[in-house]
Amino acid sequence: MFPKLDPLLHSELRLAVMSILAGVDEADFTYLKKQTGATSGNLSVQIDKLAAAGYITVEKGFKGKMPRTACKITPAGLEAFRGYVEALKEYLSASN
Amino acid sequence: MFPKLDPLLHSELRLAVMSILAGVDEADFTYLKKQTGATSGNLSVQIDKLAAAGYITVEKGFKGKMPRTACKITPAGLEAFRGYVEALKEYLSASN
DNA sequence: TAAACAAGTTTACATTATAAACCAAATTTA
DNA sequence: TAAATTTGGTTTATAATGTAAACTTGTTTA
Repeated sequence: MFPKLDPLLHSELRLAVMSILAGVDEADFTYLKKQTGATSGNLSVQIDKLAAAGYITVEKGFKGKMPRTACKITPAGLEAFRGYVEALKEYLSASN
Repeated sequence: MFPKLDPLLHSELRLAVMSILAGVDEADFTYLKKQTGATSGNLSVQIDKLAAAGYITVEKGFKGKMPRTACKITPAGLEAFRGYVEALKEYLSASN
């Protein structure tokens, strides 16, 4: 009845990040920070976890002279995200 | 863009419990345990938290000679649940 | 060149979730 | 009727998590 929710996605900030990345080609650290309102520290940690799980890829480069970190969702990440959404629906609709 | 998710509801087990309670008049401990597949300890703790927040009421009595704990969602709990669902939708639909 | 800023990372702490151990009463079994 | 099992939980201990604060490295500005 209640499917297990992927703990990696069941986190406010990581879910927000994945939700953003699911809709764009790529997004850099600063953009994600602005959109989510997260602190740099928290965002950095959560991005690491998503990357470690293979849900996103992280590319470090430079934009002019300033460092820039670009994040992109992977196929596995997209699939996990969709699965999470489906699972959640089971929870939210149980009351019907 | 991303509303804060009520941390009390953003928990797999508590969400399952609330989801069940949102759909029935009341449910007892054993029923909740069966439906969620949770361990007694975990369920006991999470029920306490929901009760402490005023999201549910817990009534202890007896069914014959055996103890029985009945849980019921409160109006505040129902409102919080609905609010959580709405907030979640913002997350899940951000990619559109 | 000193101060402020940008873009992160590391670390430390507090909160949470969860399972394991425990308990009391009732019921079943030998 | 004594022992074992089941029911219906609670308490406690531990591991995992989330988060903020402090720090780092390099750049821009006054």
